[in-house]
Amino acid sequence: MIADLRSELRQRKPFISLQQEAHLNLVRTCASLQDAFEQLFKPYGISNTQYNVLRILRGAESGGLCRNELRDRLLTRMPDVTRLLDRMEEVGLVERERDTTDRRQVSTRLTKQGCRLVDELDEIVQAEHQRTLGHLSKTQLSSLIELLSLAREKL
Amino acid sequence: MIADLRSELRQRKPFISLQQEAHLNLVRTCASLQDAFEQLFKPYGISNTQYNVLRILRGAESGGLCRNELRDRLLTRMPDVTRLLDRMEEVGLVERERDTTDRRQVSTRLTKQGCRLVDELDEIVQAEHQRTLGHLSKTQLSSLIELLSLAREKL
DNA sequence: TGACAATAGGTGTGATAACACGCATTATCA
DNA sequence: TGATAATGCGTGTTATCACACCTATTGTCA
Repeated sequence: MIADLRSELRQRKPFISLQQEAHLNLVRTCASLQDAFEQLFKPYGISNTQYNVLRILRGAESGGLCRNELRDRLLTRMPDVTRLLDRMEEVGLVERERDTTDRRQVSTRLTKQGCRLVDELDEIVQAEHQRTLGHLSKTQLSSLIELLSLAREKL
Repeated sequence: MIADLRSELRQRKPFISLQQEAHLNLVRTCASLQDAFEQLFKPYGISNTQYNVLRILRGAESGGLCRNELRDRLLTRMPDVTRLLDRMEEVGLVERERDTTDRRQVSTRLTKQGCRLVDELDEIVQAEHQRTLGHLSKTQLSSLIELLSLAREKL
């Protein structure tokens, strides 16, 4: 039997709608997942968002991405990417260089150290994915992905 | 056709696993949903977390909840409930009173104003639930809820 | 009962997020 | 080509979060 959210949160009243129940389940699940990965990344001194940046920059190659392009590719809205990158630059994970053709743009790319870190984390991250969601079958995961994509349609 | 996350984020490489794809879909969907409600609550001067507190306190009745009980019922981990409640007290949404039997405890309950606000928001919140997730069928919503509950089993 | 641990809550402080605004560079078009 | 708008990024400031530590009260058990 699967524990439902209402008892998990000791909530007396039922949810006001199925949409609300889905919404709250989503928020709760996401928060727990993010917490798990936050703990995972803590020994490496990075946050979930910073790992996300590392992952995106590694996938981009091609001499890095400019701030706005990076911002648009982030999973979560992040209005202050500048100082997020400032902090990552300070600890040597990324480096920035002003574009020569359009001097407004500053392209950010991984340093060797940043590259090494994100590569090193691959195994650990995948193990955590396995630990947190590995008990779901392929069918269930695919179904979840499809429903979530569908849910985002009006967002 | 449903747009998948990879193209949504202009990601070149495929996901490293189905678990990761599900995880990232979850985070993305949740962030978008939370953003929508953040905008919704902004005119009323409260955050998602504060609305969550209002909702919980209304559901609790019985003279309020103490800080730790409230913390445990929150959807998301929140290490500093004290000052969250400080802020809500300052604008008159909640009030606190030290318990007479166990003087360590401080029970928090809604003020009339807080009560009025959360009641007033019901309609607006439900409309937003409808707008954001109303295009999913009952079967799809139930299926999503079930999969999310299942996903939380190892968290 | 008295020492000690456990519990509930608050506080100090630094890190991060959010928002508005400002500066430099480039694009647009009369 | 020159005025104006648009774009890309940075900065100042306030609010909020996160963590460690502190105080007061209660529970436990020799």
